[in-house]
Amino acid sequence: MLGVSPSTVSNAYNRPDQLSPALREQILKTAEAVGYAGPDPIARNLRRGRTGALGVVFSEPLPYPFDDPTAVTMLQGLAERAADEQFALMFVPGSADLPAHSNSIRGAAVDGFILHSLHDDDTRLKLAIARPLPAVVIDSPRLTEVDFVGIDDRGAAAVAMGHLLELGHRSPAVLSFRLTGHGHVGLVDETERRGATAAVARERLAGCADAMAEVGLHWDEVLVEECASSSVAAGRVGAHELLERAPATTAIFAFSDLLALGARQAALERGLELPRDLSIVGFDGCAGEPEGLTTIYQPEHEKGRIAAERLLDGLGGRPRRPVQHILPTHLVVRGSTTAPENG
Amino acid sequence: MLGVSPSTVSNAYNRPDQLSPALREQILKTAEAVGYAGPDPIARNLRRGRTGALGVVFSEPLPYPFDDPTAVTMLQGLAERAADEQFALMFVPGSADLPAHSNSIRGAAVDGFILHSLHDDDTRLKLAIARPLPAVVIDSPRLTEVDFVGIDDRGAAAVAMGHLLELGHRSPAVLSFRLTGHGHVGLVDETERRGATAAVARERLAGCADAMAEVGLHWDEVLVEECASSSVAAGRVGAHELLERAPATTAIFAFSDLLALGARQAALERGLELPRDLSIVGFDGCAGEPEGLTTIYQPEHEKGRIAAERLLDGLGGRPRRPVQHILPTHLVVRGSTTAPENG
DNA sequence: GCGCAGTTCTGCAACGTTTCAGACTGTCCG
DNA sequence: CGGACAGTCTGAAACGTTGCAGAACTGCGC
Repeated sequence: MLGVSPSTVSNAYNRPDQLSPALREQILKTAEAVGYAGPDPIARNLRRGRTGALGVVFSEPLPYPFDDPTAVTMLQGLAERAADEQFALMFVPGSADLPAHSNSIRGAAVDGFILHSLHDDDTRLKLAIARPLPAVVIDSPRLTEVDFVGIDDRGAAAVAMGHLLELGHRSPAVLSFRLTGHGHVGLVDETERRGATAAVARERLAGCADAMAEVGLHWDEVLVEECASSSVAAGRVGAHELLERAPATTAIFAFSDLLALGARQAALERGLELPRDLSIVGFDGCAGEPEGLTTIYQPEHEKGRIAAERLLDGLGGRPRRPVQHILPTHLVVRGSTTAPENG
Repeated sequence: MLGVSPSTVSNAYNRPDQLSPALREQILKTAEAVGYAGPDPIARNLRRGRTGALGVVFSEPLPYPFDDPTAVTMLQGLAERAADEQFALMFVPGSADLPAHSNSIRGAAVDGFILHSLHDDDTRLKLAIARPLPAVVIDSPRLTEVDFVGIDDRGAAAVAMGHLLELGHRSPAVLSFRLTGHGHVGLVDETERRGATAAVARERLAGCADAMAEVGLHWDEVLVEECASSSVAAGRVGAHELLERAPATTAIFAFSDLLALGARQAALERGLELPRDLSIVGFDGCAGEPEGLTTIYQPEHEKGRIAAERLLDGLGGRPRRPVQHILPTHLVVRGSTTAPENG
């Protein structure tokens, strides 16, 4: 407009080969003089039909996932892959009980969604899937309409529980994170176990039941403690309640390493000697190494990477049949489990 | 278009009071039938001139900041305030040595930028400031053109160093995180100290020098170890090198609690008794509480909250004079510091 | 019956880009 | 000397909204 042209300016920024270096130079110089900072990204997005951002939806509101090494590791895989393609990560605000007419998901200017470990009844699931965008679910829930990346939680839990049973423990207890979005905290009965909206926890409990049935023991006699979150602090509180209620407990299967570490802390506070008096199995394999914690390893970094891969791949446009990526897990036996004393 | 109208549909979604409930209901129903998921956010953004996202730029590439409790705490304050206003957080990809013509910052569809702890020569600084958008710098660098939220690093460091000197330590050593983006790791001389592009580290070193000068000691005799990052692991390595080089060291001022914890670990590994043989002061006050670590507390959560506040406030449009928010810090004396034995 | 107010709906314009097809210039080759 | 071709640049159209001014309709009171 100042010098000469309208859409040539666009080329000056985006296609240097489409115009003479001299003119390009002049345009950029003039632009700076006038205070024009380059093409407006919003308009560019509209024109191109792309935003260059991947929406990330977590079960918990924003900063909390960062306290969980599991989520951080997953995020690492996700971020690396996204950064490779120059994609930004957009953390969408809002929680599970979002009103259905909310704009938070519907109005998010992203090219696709990563839905991480949501509860079955999370409103945001439906909202995200309704968008004409690709989406990838990580961990839960497993839906037929969308790509899925996760593990065989039921099988993995059965392995963990089986490990304890094999050692000779007759009634291991379970330390779980939240089963539902609004549930209480404390010991949970069979109804609550089956009614869990957190598919990961539900599946793992089923796996525990499988393992118990395998050796002919009663699942409904196993104590399951629902902790407030997947954290050392919550695990400590939960384990205390558990051990208060059933002091004879010889083994605990914690659904995360953080919970396991909390359980270990509680056990020590109660004067127990580990692992002699109490065997502990964790889950995740993030915090495990230096702690000598027996745990189930799951490839969180891979989850993030594959989810990003899958989402980026889906950006092409043509819809493809949803794929379920089930990643392998394995039991890592370290020092925190042993046979019961009287076993 | 199907039933009746063009822009009435817009009202159906955004202004329910502008049309009869009956028609609205019908529009929404038809929309669902046709697979229309509501107004396209990208076009809406263009029209409104708003994206509803705040861009966050970290010094390190994406997942690493999440390993730092300091950054996570800051993020918590930021996220809470942003969520209050329904703003998303967009983590912009790219690192300090981004080419100047990169689209990563220039093309980010956001309403403003949070620039966290960048080095003086970080390309993204200029790119972000060139955008006609509000921006808030946290921690560093302190620029006159932009809002700033941070602390008096120089003064706080002088207090920490002064604390050690007051206890009688004659030549405390310093454990710092990176001074430059590409620098080496190890002991640094005076030239490197002054040439630090990480303003936070530079200021703190100046504060240390102030404290030394105050009691008439020579700053250039103080050993400064540059660690690879602000982490326990890097602190441990750095402290080992420091103590190997100068076994007589009686006190260490670490620029973060993580580094301090690493130093403590290294000291224990070398058979030192704490705090008798080695006093340690940390910085941040995040990891401090349960560890009995003497530290400088700084309000990270507040930083995030105020930065968000300031940024949201700047969205109004009319440019305002940049403000510098300097938050208070204070020394928290716990068990990790004491007078030197022969002092 | 007429103006007035209120409700409900519509059309126009504009947000700022990028893509695409072409216009124009000049060069090279037959 | 004409035509093909490469190199530069331009104009029109479209991306899908929303704000605004106003049109159409409905009552209501006088």
